[in-house]
Amino acid sequence: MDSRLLSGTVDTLLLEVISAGATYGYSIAQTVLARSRGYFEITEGSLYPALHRLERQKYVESFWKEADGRERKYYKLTPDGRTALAAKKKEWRQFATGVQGVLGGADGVA
Amino acid sequence: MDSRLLSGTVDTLLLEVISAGATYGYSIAQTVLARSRGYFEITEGSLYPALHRLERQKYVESFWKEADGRERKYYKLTPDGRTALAAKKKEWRQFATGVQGVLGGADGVA
DNA sequence: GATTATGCATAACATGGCAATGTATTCAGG
DNA sequence: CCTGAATACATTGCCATGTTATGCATAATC
Repeated sequence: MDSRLLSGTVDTLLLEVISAGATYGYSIAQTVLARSRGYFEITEGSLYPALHRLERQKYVESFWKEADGRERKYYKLTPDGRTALAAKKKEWRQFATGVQGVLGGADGVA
Repeated sequence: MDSRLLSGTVDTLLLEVISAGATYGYSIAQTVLARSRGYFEITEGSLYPALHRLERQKYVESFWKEADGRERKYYKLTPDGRTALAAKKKEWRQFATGVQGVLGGADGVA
């Protein structure tokens, strides 16, 4: 896949996964991979910076927690994050509709 | 709109517009704007570099031509460009499906 | 005559995904 | 037991690409 396509979408995907309940980086990447049918391999180099970014923006909060004999850094959505996710999902739909309009046909309606 | 979303999609949009017949930069941008219902404002800073990029990749060929008392630089698709466009459109569909899979629901099928 | 639209182009800047690297633990196989 | 793979977090440097700003030129509009 052309990695450029993911630009600007990763944050939305991460927020969406986290919105289902507190979870941690590695698991988030696995979930995204599975739900995209193996299509989106979010590597560490984009995963962790993205999570830190979301935390700086106060869209998520992190806390270390032990589970299965392992220390993991969990992330949970903040109210701001929930608002941002809704906005981003809406933006995605508009974006996809726009692309569809250009690619789909001359009249803008696929 | 979050400009990051467009990253990696601009080339595809330009190729699609050019695929309908030789046309020039300014007009391409207007067409994309219209077909996306005013959503995608491809500014000069991304438009012209993108066109030059596509030409370097041999996806389009350019030629100056006078029309309406104006010199314009026209671009037309090459056979390679047509192949690339088809691949990019397919990639876009897979990408959109992937995002839908993550955003749409837990089972990956929206 | 000034502003807007048309038309091409480039430079500096910021963003963000990727590969590579580093560290550490757990678990399965030989 | 020991080696490798999977799990888990993190950072650095690279690179591609979109944006803003700037520059130049002509045509149309007010």
